[in-house]
Order: sequence, then structure tokens, then C-alpha cells
Amino acid sequence: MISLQHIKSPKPEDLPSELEGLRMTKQRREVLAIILGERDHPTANDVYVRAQNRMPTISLATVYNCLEALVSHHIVRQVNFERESSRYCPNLEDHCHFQDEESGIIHDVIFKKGVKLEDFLELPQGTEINHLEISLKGRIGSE
Amino acid sequence: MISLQHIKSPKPEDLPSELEGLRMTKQRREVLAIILGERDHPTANDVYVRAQNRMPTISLATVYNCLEALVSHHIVRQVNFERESSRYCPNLEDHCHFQDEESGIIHDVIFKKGVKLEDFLELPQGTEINHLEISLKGRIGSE
DNA sequence: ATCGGAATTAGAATAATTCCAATTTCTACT
DNA sequence: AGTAGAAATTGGAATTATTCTAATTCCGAT
Ligand SMILES: [Mn+2]
Ligand SMILES: [Mn+2]
Ligand SMILES: [Zn+2]
Ligand SMILES: [Zn+2]
Repeated sequence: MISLQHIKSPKPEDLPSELEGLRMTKQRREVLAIILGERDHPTANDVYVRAQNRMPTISLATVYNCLEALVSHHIVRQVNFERESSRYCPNLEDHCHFQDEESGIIHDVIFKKGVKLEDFLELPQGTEINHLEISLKGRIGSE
Repeated sequence: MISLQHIKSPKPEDLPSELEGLRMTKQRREVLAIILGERDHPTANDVYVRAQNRMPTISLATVYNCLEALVSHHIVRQVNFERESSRYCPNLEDHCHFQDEESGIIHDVIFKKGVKLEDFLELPQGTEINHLEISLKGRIGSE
């Protein structure tokens, strides 16, 4: 059995009927397939627009509902840059995000092998981290 | 001459008439004094409510204008946690933020001495970072 | 086939923030 | 001091991402 992460562009109908205890409805499958397919960190509205191709009657509210369900079941990740609209990421590995200010494109950035939070942050001991988000903005080297 | 960072609770009238090339108007001084005073990462609305004590006619639009001016002149920092409303921080040192999910209180977290971004992130070489935000959520150790 | 809970839907509501146009305040210059 | 122009402030309207609501539809279990 192969993890979803390694299927590049699954057709919605190839997705299982349940994931992480979440019932995969037609709409949730469609939304998930879009996020897994083009790995470009789409916004809810991006997903909505793309979903309408194959599913013209899907509603934006449903897209939001699906995203919320997928995120809370840890099937996709929500990504935030300052006050911009949230984006969604299929990469469940530990990673953070870099937005190229020129193109707006968001790139995954992974941590150096074996790095722990406590290695670079002065955390009061005993602190339990439940959520971590690192967002970078800048320019890609052009030399 | 002492940096603003070290004045615990400056009275607005003690603030200079210009900072970082930004003209310090009555309203901007008031907003800045509030942020420097109670170092609790207030939201724009928090600032608005507090400002009304000494300046009952200040408007929320002005508070937003002042905050935007102070942030863009690097006099205060804007802090974001997911989709919550922005908060403002007077600490200009390199640091990030931890929100205690129990109390909602936000704590400054500093980096370990001498740590560089490239030490823990696999950044494509040549990348120029203009902006970095690290936000943590969790619980404070209670043993 | 039917029941009951869960999901979807359209549209209204919310809330943070930004925009706008009118007014006030400053600053610089006579 | 008096004044013109620029910049800042103001109240209210607009915007926009997201959430809520209530009605309908769907689906899996009996
Ligand atoms: Mn989580
Ligand atoms: Mn900056
Ligand atoms: Zn990602
Ligand atoms: Zn801070």
C-alpha cells in the first residue's frame, strides 16, 4: 500500500472511501484530489474554481467545509502568510513555506536533518508545542 | 540616549516628534505608548479601546493607520497567528511568538545565541529572506 | 425501502481590515 | 502672525475571507 503523498495526481474516484476516520464523500474526494494534484498551495477559492470543472454544482461553502474536515483530520495542511487568504498543502512532512515575492509562488522548505525546535529556540522548559508555523518571504537568488 | 525598547512605559508626550523618519503625531504617539506600555501584544481593537481613555475622539481607522505607519517604519512589529486578528509587538529583537492555548497569552521566544536560518532550514542557496514569521501554539509545562 | 444522521447547498451574516471623501492639523514659508 | 499646501485624521461605507443558518439531499445501516 502506497501513501497518498506518493500518488502524484490521483483521480478522485481512486481515493478510498474513508481516510483518517473521515468519510470521503464525492466532494471531499474532489477537493482532496485537486490539492494532491497540482501541488501549488491553492486558496479555498482556487480549489472552488478548479472543482467546478468536474463538479459544476459544488458550492463554495462545501469547499470550505471539506477543507476544514481535511485539515482537522490531518489529511492536508493549512498554510498562512500574514493576512492573506489561507492556502492548502498536501505535504504532511515536517516543513515550512517560502513565498517568492516576485512570482507569488509558494515553495516547501524542509528542515535540516535531525534539527529539533529546542536546538534553535529558547523555549521555557516544559513547553508543549501543538502547532508550529514558519512562513518566509523573499526572493529567489538570480545570479 | 536610550532606545525606546528600554523605556518601560513612556508617556506619549515623552516620545520624540519623529522616529525612523516617521512624523510622530499625537495619535501615533498614543498608539505607540500603548504598545510599549503594556507589552501584551494587543490587537488593533485592543489598542483602540485603550487609546480612548486618554483620547476619546480617536477613531479606529486612525488606529489602523497609525499601526500601519509604525509597522512599515519598523517601529513596531505585526504578529499573526493563523487567521486571528493581527497583534502588535514592541520588541524589535529577532524573536518569534508562542501562544499559550490555555490563557491565550502570547510570549516572546528568542532564538538560541548565534543561530542562523540556514542552520536549520534547507533553503535553496541564493535565497534572500525579507520577512520571517514563526508562530507556535501549545501549553506551558505544568509539572 | 425506509430511517436518521451527516453532508451539501445557497444565501445571509460576521468581522477584520481597507477605502473614501470631507475635515482638521501641521509645516513651511512669507 | 497669517496662509497655502501637504499630510493626517475621521466617520462611515465598502471589501473580502470566512462562518453561519436553515432547508434539502445524500448515504449507510437496518
Ligand atoms: Mn493540527
Ligand atoms: Mn518588514
Ligand atoms: Zn507545503
Ligand atoms: Zn513579540
